[in-house]
Amino acid sequence: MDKRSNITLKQLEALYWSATLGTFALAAERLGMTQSALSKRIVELEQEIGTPLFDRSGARARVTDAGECIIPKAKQMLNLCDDILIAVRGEHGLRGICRFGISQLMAITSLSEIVTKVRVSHPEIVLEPRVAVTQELIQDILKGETDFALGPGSSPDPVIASLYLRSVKLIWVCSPKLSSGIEVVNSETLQQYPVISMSTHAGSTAILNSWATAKGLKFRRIVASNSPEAVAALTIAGLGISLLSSPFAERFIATGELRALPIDQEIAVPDLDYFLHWRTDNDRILPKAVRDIALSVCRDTPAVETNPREIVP
Amino acid sequence: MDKRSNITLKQLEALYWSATLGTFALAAERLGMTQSALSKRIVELEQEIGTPLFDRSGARARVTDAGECIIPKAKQMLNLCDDILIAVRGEHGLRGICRFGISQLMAITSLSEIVTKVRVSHPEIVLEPRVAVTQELIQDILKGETDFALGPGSSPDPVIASLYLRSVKLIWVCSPKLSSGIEVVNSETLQQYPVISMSTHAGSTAILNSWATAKGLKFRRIVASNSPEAVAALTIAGLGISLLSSPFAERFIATGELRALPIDQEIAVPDLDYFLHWRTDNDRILPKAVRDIALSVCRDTPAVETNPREIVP
DNA sequence: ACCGCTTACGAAAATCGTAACTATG
DNA sequence: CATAGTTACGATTTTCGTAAGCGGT
Repeated sequence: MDKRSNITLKQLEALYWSATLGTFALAAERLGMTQSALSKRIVELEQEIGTPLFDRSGARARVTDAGECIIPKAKQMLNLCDDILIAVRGEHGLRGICRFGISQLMAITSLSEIVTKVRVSHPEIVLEPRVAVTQELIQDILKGETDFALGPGSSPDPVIASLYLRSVKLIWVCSPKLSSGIEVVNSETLQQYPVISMSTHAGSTAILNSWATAKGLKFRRIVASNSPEAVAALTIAGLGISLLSSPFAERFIATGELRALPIDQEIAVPDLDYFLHWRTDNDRILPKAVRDIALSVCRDTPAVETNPREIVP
Repeated sequence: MDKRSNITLKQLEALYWSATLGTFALAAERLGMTQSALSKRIVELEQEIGTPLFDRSGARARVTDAGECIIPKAKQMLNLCDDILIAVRGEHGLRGICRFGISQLMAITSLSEIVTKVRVSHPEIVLEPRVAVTQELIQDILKGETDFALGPGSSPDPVIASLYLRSVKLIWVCSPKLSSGIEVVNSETLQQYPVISMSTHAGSTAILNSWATAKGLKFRRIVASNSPEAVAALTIAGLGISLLSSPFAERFIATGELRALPIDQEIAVPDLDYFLHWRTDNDRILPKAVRDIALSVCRDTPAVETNPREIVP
């Protein structure tokens, strides 16, 4: 008998995602199929090449050395597969799902433009944007659940690359109901009025905390929501003051629901820097294409300018 | 619905072989399946990428520009697939069929060593050596039916690379029954005794003809077989004299069935140069591995020596 | 009329999901 | 005991070969 290799691209894709996501279940979800089916695919591939690719002795399957060895090759093959579609049908040919994380603010300000541009240049790509706070954005990237993220903050993990996008001003706001008693934001104001902030996982909260400790300021946090919409609603209701990103707060200021509070120059809150984050080992073509569009949409400064805030490891 | 690419390695292999062999039927034979099934695979692939890969308007399917464009990528993917097997299981991992052409002489002198070495280092590879004469060897390579060939002569086709292996002496032989009347081979001998030669497609015949015209000699050809064994048998039977490669004739000389005839120095027959021939666009891993072994077995000179007779375009 | 490719259709094989089972922490 | 992975099995889908059909030389 003349047995050919019979390795399948689907098997290699299963390997690729199982390895990057670290879990069969996540990989199966990403590939739109059952754990069971994916498990069998991996077993098939292992039988095909005659070597175990995962070590199942522990709680979760860990990639073996043999697996690590062939993953880059599998990645290359998957990329070449995308290359073929691009070569034949142009950029429009790219087809598949791109999942990315995005902060609430970016979702409001830039998401529609990103989606529009992707729909124009890659009509066959399905986008799955997930709104979340900074820490979740980063973790989702690390777990491979998302291909990239648009959000503030950064990660010390060397596998994550971050590219500076723009700075956003943070402003203190409160309900007009409360505004009569507040002139400027200072230590006294913070003593007097409770602060409504986002959860500790959010980038703006990180700024808030580090700012307070740096300036030696104390404040009362009464709510920590994961949604800026919720924070805005609570602030509008007059429950306290909050530190919101300027573009986000603008909407409410324009309608008169919120009022911007001036702040002492000496205790100025630093700007919130937004970045494009992605895994350096994620060099698949499809996510890169979407990433590039997101970058072109969200990048404040012209691409030629070398920005010192780029922290690509 | 989230349709993924669904391009299959089998489809790409069908494309690859159909393109190189120029015919669906040949490709199907090479891949061990039916024309029908292969045709459908190609159609599947075309539907998958949304572009016709072959132009069926003519008598035979011709590769379109789109096809030419993706073939190198397909080739890369197939190679990476082989790479994976090699990476995981070492060189032993290579699996598949390697078909190559070989001249009768090489088949007698070197084939067993080639097969042995391949079996040792690549136990999973199935070899399909085909004995043929020079012109057929080259044509089989051009048609892609064989991956390489070991034989004399060369081809003007730029797609064929040829690497010098060794020189073989050609000697005139005859049956001992005739030897009484023959002392040396000269123009008189050639007038007197008929010449038994291989078919016009054989390398030794090419040498014989060019030698005769160069020296202004005439001879009577009475048989033109495609088998040196047949030529030897006829010569042993005493039907005439023949020009055989020295290593091949040795066996019969040793048994006394044939006798070597000295020849006038002035009309010496040039040596027959043997080459390893292959298509330069055949860079698949498996045939290259076998080719390298064949080269190491058959190459007379050490690999480090730069041989002026190498004619790799 | 031959050769090369496609289409039709029935049989065989592969793939997938539900669900039950096993093992780890 | 909750999470992660494997196994069993029936249903759907895919793949393949035989045989017939079609078009070009």
